[in-house]
Amino acid sequence: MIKQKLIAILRQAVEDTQQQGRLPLVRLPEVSVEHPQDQGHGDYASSLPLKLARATGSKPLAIAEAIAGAIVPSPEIDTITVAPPGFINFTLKGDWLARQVDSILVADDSYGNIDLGCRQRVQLEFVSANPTGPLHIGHGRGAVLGSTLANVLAAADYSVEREYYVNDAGKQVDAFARSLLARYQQQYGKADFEMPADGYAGSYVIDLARELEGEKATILAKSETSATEYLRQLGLERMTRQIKADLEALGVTFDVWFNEQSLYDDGQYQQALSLLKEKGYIEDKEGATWFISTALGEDKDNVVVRSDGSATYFATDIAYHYNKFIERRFDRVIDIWGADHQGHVSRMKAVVGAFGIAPERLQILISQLVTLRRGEELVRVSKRSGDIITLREVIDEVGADACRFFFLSRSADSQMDFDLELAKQQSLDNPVYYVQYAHARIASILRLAEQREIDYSDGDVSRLTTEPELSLIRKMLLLPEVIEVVALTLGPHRLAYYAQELATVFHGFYTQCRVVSQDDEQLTKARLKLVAAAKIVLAKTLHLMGMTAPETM
RNA sequence: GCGCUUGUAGCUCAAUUGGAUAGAGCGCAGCCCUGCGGAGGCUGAGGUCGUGGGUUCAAAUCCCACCAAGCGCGCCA
Repeated sequence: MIKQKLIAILRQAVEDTQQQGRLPLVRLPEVSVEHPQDQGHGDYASSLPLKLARATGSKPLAIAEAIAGAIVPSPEIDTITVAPPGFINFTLKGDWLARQVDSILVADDSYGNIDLGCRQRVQLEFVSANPTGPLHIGHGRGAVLGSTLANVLAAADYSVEREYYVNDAGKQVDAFARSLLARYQQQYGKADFEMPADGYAGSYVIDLARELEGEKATILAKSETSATEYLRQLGLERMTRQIKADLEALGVTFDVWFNEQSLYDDGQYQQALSLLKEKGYIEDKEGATWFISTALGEDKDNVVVRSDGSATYFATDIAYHYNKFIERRFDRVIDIWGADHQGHVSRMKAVVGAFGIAPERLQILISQLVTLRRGEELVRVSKRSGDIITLREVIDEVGADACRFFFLSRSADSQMDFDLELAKQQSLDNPVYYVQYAHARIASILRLAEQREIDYSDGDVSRLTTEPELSLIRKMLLLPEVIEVVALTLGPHRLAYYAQELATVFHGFYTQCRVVSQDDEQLTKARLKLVAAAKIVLAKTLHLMGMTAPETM
């Protein structure tokens, strides 16, 4: 990555300056370069002299000049200038930029990959919706965030495992099973069978009961208890299958589907609580068992085992994270939760700390609320009360690509309106088509070249010298940096912005530069190489976002 | 009341985590098709960065207070 190279060059220059005695031997702040907003300032800039000014007591401009003077020439750098109040600006060489086209073509779909993660094992747990109902739009946001992050982390050389935690053991599942029995009875047995007060009122429960018509003989013959148990298994199985299918429709798959129940079956639940007890964080009081989170700086303690002996959701989550860190030994764990779990974040980190694991190894991403809108009409989504617009309906209506892009065009921690009208518009209003259109356009150019039997494999990229061409290359070179920043900040929305910028620069190039031309065969070949490289970068970006890169539209 | 998140152009959102004149898309006012896909390109107008203090060479970004919105503060998940 050119950015890293520049940083290394800068660091070397500072050391040389110090050794020559032209700069005091002070501890270096983190050496960094950034992209100036103003193109006139060059491709990269560093404010290092400004940061060194205080520690050294000299004028930033003088420091900048000393460092700039010590930079040894390199094939990448064209000019180095010093600008007030103390910036060092770098401009890249045009012929070096042009040569990167060949590098991208060689790298092909591995272009953009970086070695940030050093094969560290990262677990990404996301969606993990209760298998008591269909997924809604909020789950979709988590699913898209998670799967995109997984793609990016993998491209950044992390060893990634995607996991869905299936809550198949809690009270919610009981309520679901009892609701299902009620609907079943109402349908095929006693019409006046009452829905439980804490039941799931959604019509999908009725649909599910109808789907199980063939089981009538079995179910109606059972006692209420065993019928509930039977429906619990059956309902769980059906719901999980449906959730899996809905996620696949959105292009989201998992490596592991982890069952909550297994935490009990494998003894992890007991082990985790024993460990905390051993460390003095578990106490019995008021008839229940508590996790003493106040001992770790939390506002209040939390119940782990209810007075009736049953485990809370928090207790199994403790066991689950014990499993992640102690049992499976992940280097890092990233959980993606909905905004309604906000309050759970700090105590979960406290738990991890109590295990003796550095809490930073657990990162929790909160995805804020999504409100669904159809033009003016606002629709709030809630699983327990009545009918909902499911994720599946949204995917079917607007398409998986548009759905994914929409979720990715906002950062996770800002609330968003998902406007169905807008997302499905196949027009200028919809950036999805703009980006994919750029890819299809390139594909079309390459088809033309093929038709005319132009072999551009020997194209000479040094013919790429004009501003639109070099701008396109500059933008393509940003992909590794985007991957890096997304991996570091866990903010995949930057990909969506990058995709749009890349498409914009390409369209600009396209209108200014004829690619396949009769009058200059060499230039045609060079430009074919350029667009072929642009296609690789665009496709890579789309694929990281889990979207398709269409050849035609 | 306490905690977390958010507040930036008419609208929807960015801002490389403290850098130079705060940027995109849509919308608005105009302009560009005898060429590879016009689902495109170009120009312009539009900003007290919620408010008020503070920190420093430099603040949308960090600190404090306040205002507004959302979420949470269960022996629900």
